[in-house]
Amino acid sequence: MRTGLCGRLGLDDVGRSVRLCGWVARRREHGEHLVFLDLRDYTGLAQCVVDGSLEVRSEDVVAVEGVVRARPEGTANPRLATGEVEIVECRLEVLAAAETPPLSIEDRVEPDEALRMRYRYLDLRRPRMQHNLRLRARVNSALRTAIERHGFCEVETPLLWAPTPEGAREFAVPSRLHHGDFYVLPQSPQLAKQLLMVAGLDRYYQIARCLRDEDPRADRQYEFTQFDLEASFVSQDDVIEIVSDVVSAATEAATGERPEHFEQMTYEEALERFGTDKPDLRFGMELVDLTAAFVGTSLRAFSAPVRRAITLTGGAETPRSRLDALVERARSLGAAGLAWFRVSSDAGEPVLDSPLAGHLSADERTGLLRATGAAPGDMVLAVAGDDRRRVCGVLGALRVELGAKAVGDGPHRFVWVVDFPMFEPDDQGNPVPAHHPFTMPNAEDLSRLATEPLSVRAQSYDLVLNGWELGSGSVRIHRADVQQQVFDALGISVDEARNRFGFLLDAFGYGAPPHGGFAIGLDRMVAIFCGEENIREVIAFPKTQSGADPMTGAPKPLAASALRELGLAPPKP
RNA sequence: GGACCUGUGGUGCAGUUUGGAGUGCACGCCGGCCUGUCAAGCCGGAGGUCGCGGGUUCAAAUCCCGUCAGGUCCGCCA
Repeated sequence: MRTGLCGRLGLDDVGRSVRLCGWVARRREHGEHLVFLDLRDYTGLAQCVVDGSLEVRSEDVVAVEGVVRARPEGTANPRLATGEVEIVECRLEVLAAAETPPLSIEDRVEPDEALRMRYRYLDLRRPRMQHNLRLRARVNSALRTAIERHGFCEVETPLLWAPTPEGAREFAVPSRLHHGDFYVLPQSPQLAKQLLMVAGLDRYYQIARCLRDEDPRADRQYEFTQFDLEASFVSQDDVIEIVSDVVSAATEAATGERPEHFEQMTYEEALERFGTDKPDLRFGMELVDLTAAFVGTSLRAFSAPVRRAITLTGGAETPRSRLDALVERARSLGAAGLAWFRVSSDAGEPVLDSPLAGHLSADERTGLLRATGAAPGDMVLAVAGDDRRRVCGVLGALRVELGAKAVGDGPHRFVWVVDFPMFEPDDQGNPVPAHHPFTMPNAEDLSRLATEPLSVRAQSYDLVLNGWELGSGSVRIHRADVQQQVFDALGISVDEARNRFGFLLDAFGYGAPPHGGFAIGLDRMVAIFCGEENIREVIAFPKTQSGADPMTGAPKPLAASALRELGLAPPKP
C-alpha cells in the first residue's frame, strides 16, 4: 500500500516515485495553484506540494503518490527532519475522512486531562505519546535481551489467583461456577515465581501486569507493569549485579548512554542523610543532626529527642507566605511544627532571624550555625520530634519539594538501598513485616529475631533512580525453621500460616533452592526516561485518579442477568 | 476517609480578588483572497446552560453552601 514512511524521506530519495500513507497534519493554501500539505505518520511529517484545490481536511487519512525532489533553493526547512525534500506531482486518495478532532494533535497545547482520556486514541497520535510508547517498547526489548543473556527463562503466571489477606487490597473476580467464591488479580507474581524456583526453572523472568486496588497517584495506577525476575542459587549481590546490568542495558536503549555505576547505601544512611529510603542524589541539601546543638535546651519546640535540619542555600529571602505554607506542609506530613531561621549578616557575623531566635541561647545559635554550615543568605528549616523516621521523613519530603529538579532532568543517578529493617513498628509498636514475610533476615541478625525483632535487618534491596523507587527485591526464606522464626516474630500461628500460605509452605517441603529476585517498576522507569512526571504518559490506556476510564466508561454496572449468573445480588436502588 | 488546585464557544487561556449587558486573546472550524509556505498570511463569519444544583442580592462567570468531573498530595500502597 505504501513505498515508505513520511519521516524517513531524505535527499537520497530524490527522483524516486513514492506512495505514502498517513494523516493530514496541516494544509497551507496559496491560491488554487499551490497547496502545501503535511502528511503525518508515526515517523514524522512529509511536505506534499499540490497544484489544484484539495478536498481534504485535517486528520483525513490519505495516500499520496508523487515524486520526491529537493526543495527549491532557499525553501528548505531546517526544523523539519524531512525539510530538505518534498513530494511533487501529487495524486491524493482519501482513504478515510475525519471529523474535526476535539483536541489538538500537536504537542504545544496540553488539553484537559479528562478530554485526553476520553479521546485517548487521538491523544496517542501526538508525537510526544508516540515517542513515549515506542521508547517503552525499546526498553522492554532491551530488558528481554539482557536478561536472557543471563540465562533467564520467560514464564507467564496466572492472572486469576487465590486471595491472600496480606498487603495491598486486591481486585476480586467472582466465580461463575462457585457462587460466593472469588479469584483475585495478582498484586505481583511473588508467590508464583517462588514456586517456579521450587519447580527448578532456576532463572525466571516476566513482563508482568500487576493490579492493586489502592488509590492511584502520579506514580501509581491500578494496573501497572513489573519487569519481574527470580533466580535460584543466588546471593543478594548476585541479584544486584544482574539487575544493574539489565537496567543499564535499558538505560542505554532509552537514552543512548550506559550509566557509569550504581551507588549503594544502607537504609540507615539514606534515612539520616536524605530522610527517605528513595534518595535523590542529584542535589545536596542533606539532613544534619541538631541533637548535640540543643542538648538540655529550654526551648520546648526543640526539647524532643530527635532534632534535624536542612539548609536552603540562598533561601533567606523566602517570603513569609511561603514559609507559612511550608509549616503547614510539614504538619500535613506529620511534624508537630517546622522552625525556620533566616541567616543574615551583622558586621560580617552570621545572625539568626526567626520568631524562635530570641529564645535560643548563644551556644544554641552557634551550635545551629556550626551544625548546618549555614551562611548569611541561607535559610535553615528544622524539625523536632520523638519519631526519628517521621522527623527525617518530613525534612526529606521538604528537601525534595524545595530542591529537586524534574525527575527526568539531569543525570540518571541510580542507587541501591540495602539493609532494610525486617520489620516496622505499627501504631502499637508491634513488628509488622516491612516487606513480605518470606524475606530472609540478615544472617548475623538471626539470633535477635525473637528478642529484638525491630533491630533485625533484611536481605532486601531497593533500586532508586532520581528519587523514585524503581523496584525492590529480596533474598527469600527457603528453610522451614527460619520461616517459622519469622512467623513467630510476627505472631502468626502455625494454623494461620498454613491457611494463608499453605501451598507455598507445602512446596518448600519438597526441596526449595535458595533463591532471590527483584521486580522493576517498568512504568516508572520508562516515565523517567521520557521525562514524564506521571506514569499515565507512558501507559497506552490508563485510568484517572478516581479509577475511571472516560473512554470506555469503566467501571460500569453489570446487567442483572450477568449478576445472577455470578451469584451476586444487584445493588439496592 | 481527608486537604488543596482547576472547571468560561470545538481547544488553550484571560476575566472572578473589588458583583453591574457573555467582555477579550490565541488556536481550530466555515466562507473569501492569495504561486514557496511550513504554528503560512490577509479579510469576513459562525459558534456560549461561564461544570451542575441551591442560596444571598435590584443584579452573580464573579460572593456563600452543596454536588459532579479532572489533577496534586496525606492516609493507603506487606
